[in-house]
Amino acid sequence: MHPRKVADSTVRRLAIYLRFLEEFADQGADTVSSGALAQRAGTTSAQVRKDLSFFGSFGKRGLGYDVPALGARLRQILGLTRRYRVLLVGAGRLAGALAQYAGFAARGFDVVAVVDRDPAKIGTCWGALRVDDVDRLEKIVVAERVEIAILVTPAEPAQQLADRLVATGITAILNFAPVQLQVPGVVEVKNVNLAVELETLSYALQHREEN
Amino acid sequence: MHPRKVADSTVRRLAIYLRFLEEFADQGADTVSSGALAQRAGTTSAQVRKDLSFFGSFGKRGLGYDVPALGARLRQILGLTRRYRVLLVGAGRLAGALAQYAGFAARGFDVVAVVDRDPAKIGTCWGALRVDDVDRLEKIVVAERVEIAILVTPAEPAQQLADRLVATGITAILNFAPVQLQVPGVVEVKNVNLAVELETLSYALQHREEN
DNA sequence: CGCGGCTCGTGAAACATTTCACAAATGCAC
DNA sequence: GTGCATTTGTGAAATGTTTCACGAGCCGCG
Repeated sequence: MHPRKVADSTVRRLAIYLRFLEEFADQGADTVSSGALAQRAGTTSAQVRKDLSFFGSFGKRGLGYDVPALGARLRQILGLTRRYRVLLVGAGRLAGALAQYAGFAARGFDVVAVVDRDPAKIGTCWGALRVDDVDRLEKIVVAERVEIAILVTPAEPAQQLADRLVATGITAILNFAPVQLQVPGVVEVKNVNLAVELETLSYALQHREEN
Repeated sequence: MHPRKVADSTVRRLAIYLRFLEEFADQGADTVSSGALAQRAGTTSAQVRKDLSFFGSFGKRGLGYDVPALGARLRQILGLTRRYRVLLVGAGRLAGALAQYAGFAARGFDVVAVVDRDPAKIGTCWGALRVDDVDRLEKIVVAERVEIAILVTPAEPAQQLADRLVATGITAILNFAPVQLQVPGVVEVKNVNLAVELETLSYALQHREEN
């Protein structure tokens, strides 16, 4: 049911399909074809069917997929049938945006704590959250039963903070710092680098204009 | 010199190499080997050499690469020898974080205007910027000579805003809205979906625990 | 019931990317 | 100058991903 190795690109698409399935469900549709999903997600019907086929066969030939059933199955595959407790490391503007981002909570990711090094930020409140001292990071991870850390700091302190997070037993990090974190193999790291996205746009513009 | 088609994954790595080259330059290193770059970037020396080989041969056998020269060459390849004028569409918290993000300005991306639909936000100031009415979007694009738009809105208005941006002649969009934008082929779109990143982490956790 | 129009599931083919492996250069020591 | 330790650049092989093509199943209709 869960194959050994599924490509990251496939998993990302599954998450996208889920988003559009929920949209279809809101519109009252009860079945959807691979072609319809593909069009919304910007891919092909064959790709949709192949992606799903890694995990089983959920459709009815001639009909398509049952919208609520496939949605439930995708949530199960992606591990979204439960909620996760998330710690924000860094209390800058981006952290603030993430803390309030409804898209996280809607998907089961609850920000339960925020830490920072800056005394001017420590003690300030963000909605129901209070920014805590980064010195208390280890205690907070344990007390709040944190499962996922989001690293939203400058490059310099990122590796050391990652080491401390790993030492507490955290095994999932979403890293916004522009460094390649060195962590043990059991720890899952996803990197997001916003500047790189703009730079690839710049490359595309540059290259198109030269043709 | 600029080959027909270079993989997106290669371009992203070039941007990452550039970041570490600048770090090496700050430390006063004047040459760097593919292996040293690879270690920092989390890849292999062969990958680094292959990536660079698409654009020419910049190294000296036995020695490595000249740090400032390779940096300059990467900036040229990525189109970062000039500055870009960027418009933020949407004035939420994420937009605020992006507007202030030093990493953009450092790379040549200047946010020159912000628009929103919410009357409560229009007229408020963000540093030197004043939030403008989205109704004036077309005028602003022309007056400010905007080249890149960053779409930071909910899903619903995103497609319509993209249509308006495309109509003004904008050919590069960084899209944070969770929709697949339909645009003409000449328009470059990069999608960033923060919830999807967390969901792929969730998948990894889920899957690991089942093994 | 049998037929026709859909749509899925999936092996095989096509295509893309990464890794390998090694010749060719380079600098340094002596 | 010669030999040695390095490190690049690059075809070829290996691996990974997407697309194709088609058999098989399902529904509705007469």
